[in-house]
Amino acid sequence: MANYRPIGLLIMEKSSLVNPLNARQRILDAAVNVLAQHGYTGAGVQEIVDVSGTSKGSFYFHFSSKEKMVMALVDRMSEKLIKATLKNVRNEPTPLGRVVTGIGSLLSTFSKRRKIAHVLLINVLGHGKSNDMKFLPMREKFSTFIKIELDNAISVGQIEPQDTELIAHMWFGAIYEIIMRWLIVGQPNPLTDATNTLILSLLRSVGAPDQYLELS
Amino acid sequence: MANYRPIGLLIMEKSSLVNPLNARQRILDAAVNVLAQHGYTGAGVQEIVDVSGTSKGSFYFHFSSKEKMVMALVDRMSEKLIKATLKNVRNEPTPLGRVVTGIGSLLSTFSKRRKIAHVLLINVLGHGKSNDMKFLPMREKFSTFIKIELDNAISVGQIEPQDTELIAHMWFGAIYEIIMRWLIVGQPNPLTDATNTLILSLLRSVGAPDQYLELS
Amino acid sequence: MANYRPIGLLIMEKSSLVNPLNARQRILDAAVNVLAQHGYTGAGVQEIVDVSGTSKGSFYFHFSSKEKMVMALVDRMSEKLIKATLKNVRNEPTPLGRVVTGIGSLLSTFSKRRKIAHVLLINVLGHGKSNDMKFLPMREKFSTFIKIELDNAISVGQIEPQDTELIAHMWFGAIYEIIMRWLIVGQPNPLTDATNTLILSLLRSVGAPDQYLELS
Amino acid sequence: MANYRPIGLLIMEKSSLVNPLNARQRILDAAVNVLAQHGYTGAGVQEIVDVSGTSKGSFYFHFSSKEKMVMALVDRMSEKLIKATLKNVRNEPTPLGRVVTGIGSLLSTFSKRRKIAHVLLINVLGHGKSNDMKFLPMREKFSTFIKIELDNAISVGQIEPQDTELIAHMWFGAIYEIIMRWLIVGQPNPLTDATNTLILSLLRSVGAPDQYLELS
DNA sequence: AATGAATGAGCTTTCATTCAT
DNA sequence: AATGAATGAAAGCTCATTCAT
Repeated sequence: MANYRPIGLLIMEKSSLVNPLNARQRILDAAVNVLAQHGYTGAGVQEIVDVSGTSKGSFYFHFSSKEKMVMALVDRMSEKLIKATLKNVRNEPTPLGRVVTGIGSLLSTFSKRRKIAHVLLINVLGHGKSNDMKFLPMREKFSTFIKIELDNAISVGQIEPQDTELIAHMWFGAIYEIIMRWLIVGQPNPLTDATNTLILSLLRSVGAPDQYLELS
Repeated sequence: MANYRPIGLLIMEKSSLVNPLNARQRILDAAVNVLAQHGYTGAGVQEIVDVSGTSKGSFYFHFSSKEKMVMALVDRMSEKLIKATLKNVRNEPTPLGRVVTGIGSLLSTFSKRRKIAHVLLINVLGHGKSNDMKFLPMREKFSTFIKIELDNAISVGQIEPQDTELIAHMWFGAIYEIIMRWLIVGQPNPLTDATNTLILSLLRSVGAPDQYLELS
Repeated sequence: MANYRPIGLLIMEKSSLVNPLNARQRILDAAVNVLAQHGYTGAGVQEIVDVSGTSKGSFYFHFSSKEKMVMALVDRMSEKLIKATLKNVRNEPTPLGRVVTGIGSLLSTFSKRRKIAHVLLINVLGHGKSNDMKFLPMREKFSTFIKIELDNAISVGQIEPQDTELIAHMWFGAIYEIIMRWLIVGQPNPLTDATNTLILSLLRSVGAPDQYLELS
Repeated sequence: MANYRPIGLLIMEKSSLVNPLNARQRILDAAVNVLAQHGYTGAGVQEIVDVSGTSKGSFYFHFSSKEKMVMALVDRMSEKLIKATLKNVRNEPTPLGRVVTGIGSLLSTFSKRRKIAHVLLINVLGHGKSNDMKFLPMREKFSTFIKIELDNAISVGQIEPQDTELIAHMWFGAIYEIIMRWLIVGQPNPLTDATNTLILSLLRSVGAPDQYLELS
């Protein structure tokens, strides 16, 4: 029960006082915190259930294993993140406009939710015995989003033809690294201070026209 | 003792008959292989000493902990790597020429030494209970190298003044991501296929003059 | 609810629509199958209620513990078995005739109901923390039946006086072992192939007269 | 360390006082006691190492799993038992003489070592999720010994030809049951009181000649 | 310097049982 | 009567570290 703080406690009905949210949700919520603090290996099931105010039995009733639970968590978080990003991007008329807005949205979201960034980007990489990317759906999704818009930008003549796949990964890597540094060494603070330089540089890297650079 | 096979055993001096290399070295050598295969958490001290042909006692005689041993290994490897890179770069007359050569050298080295890339870039991230950068000296060293040369490029007028610290990290991130994909997904194969696009894009991102871009 | 399929659902009375058999019965039926397949320790309450189409709550409403449930099951099964055996034996005029028929009946029944044999003879032996005979009422009942008829055989002069208690247990052990081998090794197949040799040997072991041996 | 009692303590050297026997041996010794008391499932690794005065780490250093440890124990015990039995039997000139002596030897040994009988005959049957005979090497070995000597008895004309395989299993079952009853209900006491009746009955069951019966 | 048996806290996972509904 | 989410003690097993030799 330790440090679990339900929101809107006052307006809940009597029977909900003990278990304001269902156990599954509370476990996932607790897991974000514990994973952000200790990483995949360091996050013990015991600590997660202690923080969530549930029990090991409940944990394994709702999830078939610790790994599956983290996968569910990462999936949920990255899906939300991508959805929110795509929503913000919807009204932009041009491909480059959409990438730029998308990147800004990503930085802004992470800036507000440090722990989520931690879990999605750091803790679950290279855990345990496997080195695959099963915990990194966001990596693929965001890179693909960038690639598609760069391809569109080529189609509509915003930029010249080039290897968009490789460049999309470079862009993702550049963004990722900036977020990582913010997570680990705390700079820049706030993270969003990096937005302008980051976007300007990325646009230049694909030879976006000066006029576009000025507008952004 | 399993698969450790000293060469040229017969011509070694008496004291070396049992242990042709000193134990410390053999442990570090074995650790590269085991870490590359299983990651930090997955690499057991037992397996490392088995592969090295030494013993647990020897391991803890030479290193105070598994963590310290990996730090020593990563330090040694990243130092060698940076030294080799800087050496290749020495004869380049211009700052941008030096970064370009440095990046090419890095990709070329990793391309030939996959295991080293694994250990330096993947396995030691997000391991265990700590989330700091103690295992990533290369990150800092290579980013600093980039920053210094970008600053030099500004001084000599190759590029306009800009936030070189942030951009150096972006560059590192972009390079890192390309190497990571190569390690995990296997593309591009060989890794060095990415060199030209990568360098061209990076140079463009800092507004390097067209004439320089053509020359490279 | 998985694979439970009531037959003749449509003609059942109203109160039976949901649960064509009462839950207690369905749990016992499911338990036979699960115990035969996985043994006492391996048979989880969860699996039993899944197969029975009931619930944990129902299970513990009808039985105070898993152990008690298995005892009830074994009691029911062994009682039925003994009753069926005694019924088959009723018309035999001589004591030895009755034992012989009883043994034949037992082998024949088990041969047709492998699962019951499994539960009654194997799964409940040496389980968990207890080593007593609480799960083996059949052992006692069948041995007693043998002993009584051997005593009768002595009374009527079919065989010489001897330690019928010990011999009854020997007979039971011999029969039990043959059934066990059939269950585990699958031989003889069918089990009833063993009947003649088994009975002949047992009769000889108490010195039954040749004339009787020939008749049987 | 609990109830471990080394023998011959007084003549041991100083350094042996703490660990009079090696850990592997002490674990096996402790396991006999714990298995005899609680059965396979009920015997926890923790309890075994507590009783043995060792540790879980030591347990898993010497045995790769609890199952393997019990297999090693059962193998060792049954091998010793069979060896001792065969040795006692060596001087008997006739096949039937050898079986009779062997059975007597078995009963006599078990009579003196109740716990070994428990482990070999009861505790490891039907454990866990498997129903195979991996823990019952003695069953096979002793049955085979009986079969071979019965075959020999037929060869030398001591008994008539008959299904020795089936009969060997019957004999084993009869003997097993008598020992089981002694283990569980404590009768007959001592176990060896059963020897004469048991052997006489078994010999009769294969039609051994009266003269032989008298001699035994 | 080197050995490897020994340690024990820690891990993930299971499961008979309980209880609010 | 019935449900099934919740419980928590206990299970088998791992592994970095220690230490007598």
